[in-house]
Parts: sequence; C-alpha cells; structure tokens
Amino acid sequence: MELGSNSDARNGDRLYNRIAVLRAERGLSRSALANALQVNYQTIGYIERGDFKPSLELAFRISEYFGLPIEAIFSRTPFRPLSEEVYGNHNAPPSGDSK
Amino acid sequence: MELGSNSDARNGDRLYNRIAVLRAERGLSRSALANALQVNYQTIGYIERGDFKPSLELAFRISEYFGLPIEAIFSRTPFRPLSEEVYGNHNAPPSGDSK
DNA sequence: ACAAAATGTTGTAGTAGTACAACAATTCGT
DNA sequence: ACGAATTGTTGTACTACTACAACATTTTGT
Repeated sequence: MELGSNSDARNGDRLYNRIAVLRAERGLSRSALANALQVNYQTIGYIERGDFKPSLELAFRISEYFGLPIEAIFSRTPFRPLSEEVYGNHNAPPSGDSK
Repeated sequence: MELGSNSDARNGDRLYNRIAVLRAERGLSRSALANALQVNYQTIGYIERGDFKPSLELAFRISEYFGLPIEAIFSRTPFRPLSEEVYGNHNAPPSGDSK
C-alpha cells in the first residue's frame, strides 16, 4: 500500500519536525544521520516528511544525537523557522511549500 | 502471548517513567488519567510498569496533560525520586522495589 | 552537461503499541 | 471485615513504525 495516501498522517495527528533543518545545519545526509542513529535511512525520510511519527525511543535517540530536547525537534503544531525565532520576522512572504 | 515475558521490554531498551508518581501527586486513578488522555486504561498500566513504551504521540499528550516536558516524565535511565531531587538525599536506604 | 549522490516512491514483511474483554489479585473506604 | 475500586494478567486483534529492496527523480559537484 502507498504510504503518503490517506490512512496514515492525515492532517489532524500530523507531527512536525525540524530534522531536515538540523541536518542541513550540520551538512548531514539522511544516510549519514540514519547511520549515526542506527536506523534505516528511509526511516529518516519518512519521519522528516511526516509520513509517520517516530517511536518515543527513536525520538529520544534523535534528541540525544542533536543535544536538543524532544520538544525542540518535534511538535504537534508547525514550527516557526529557526531563523525567525532568532532574528525575528522582517516582512515575511507567504511561507507555503511551493510545489 | 504474555506481555511481561521476554521479547518486549528487556532491560536494555527499557524506558523509565514517572507516571505513577505524577498520578499519585494528583490523586488520579489510571482509568481517570486514561480517560483524560483518551486511551484505554490498560495502556496506562502497560506504560507505567514499562511493559512497553508509548508512542511519541501519546508521550506528547501525557506531557501536555501534566504540563511537563517529555524528559521530565520519560527517561532511558532510572529517575531519582522527585522527593530527593527537591530535598536532597539524607541517608537513603537501598532503594530497591521490595517484592 | 554528466556522473554521483541524495531524495522520493512503491511494495513486502516483521514487530511493537494500542484497544478491548474477562477475570484474578490487591488496596481502600467505611 | 466486607464490598468497591484499583491494579495486574492473559489472550486476541488491528494498526503504525521500521527494515529492506528496487527503481524513479532531483540535486550537487566538477
């Protein structure tokens, strides 16, 4: 069955995360991160794009890896960009995912 | 199959939690908590005694319910009693679970 | 522009979290 | 001490997380 379809992460119980950003900041590929966390690299992909939520166990591993609290990485409500959080919002354009 | 047997929470990947304490502090029964969290009351039992780990989703619900960070409720390493954490350790006896 | 790396997609399969039910054991109020 | 509430046990079933594989698409380096 497809993953991104319907029965999985429908909008109500979606989980947002900053993994992609944290990876980017550190120049880590998914494989590299997955490797460090001892999980399959596709699992990182699934989690990053919200296809499903990690186990609490994995969330802890990720949290420890980045040295950040779980709440800084995962959230039930969308994250504000870290950049904004640090420098404030100077006239932001509509922040939609383009495609 | 039994739950507390073998294949589940063996000692390596056990997860400790303070749910029982938090419940006790608030005089909440498992059913009451389960009810508030919208889960089966037996699920709370399973989690409390470490039979299995909650999903991240549920961990978030619990965290929000108690108004505490996930890390204050769940940990990969055993918790120190909150009492000690607050008042310090004044000559503690061997803190084993008796029975 | 081309090759290599990174990411996305689809499909299959195993395991672990959760619900639910029925009943045993324990604890608690009066 | 008794009954009620709480907690523990066993068993069944479903769904979601994770692994893995093969291939399509996109991005990146030179």
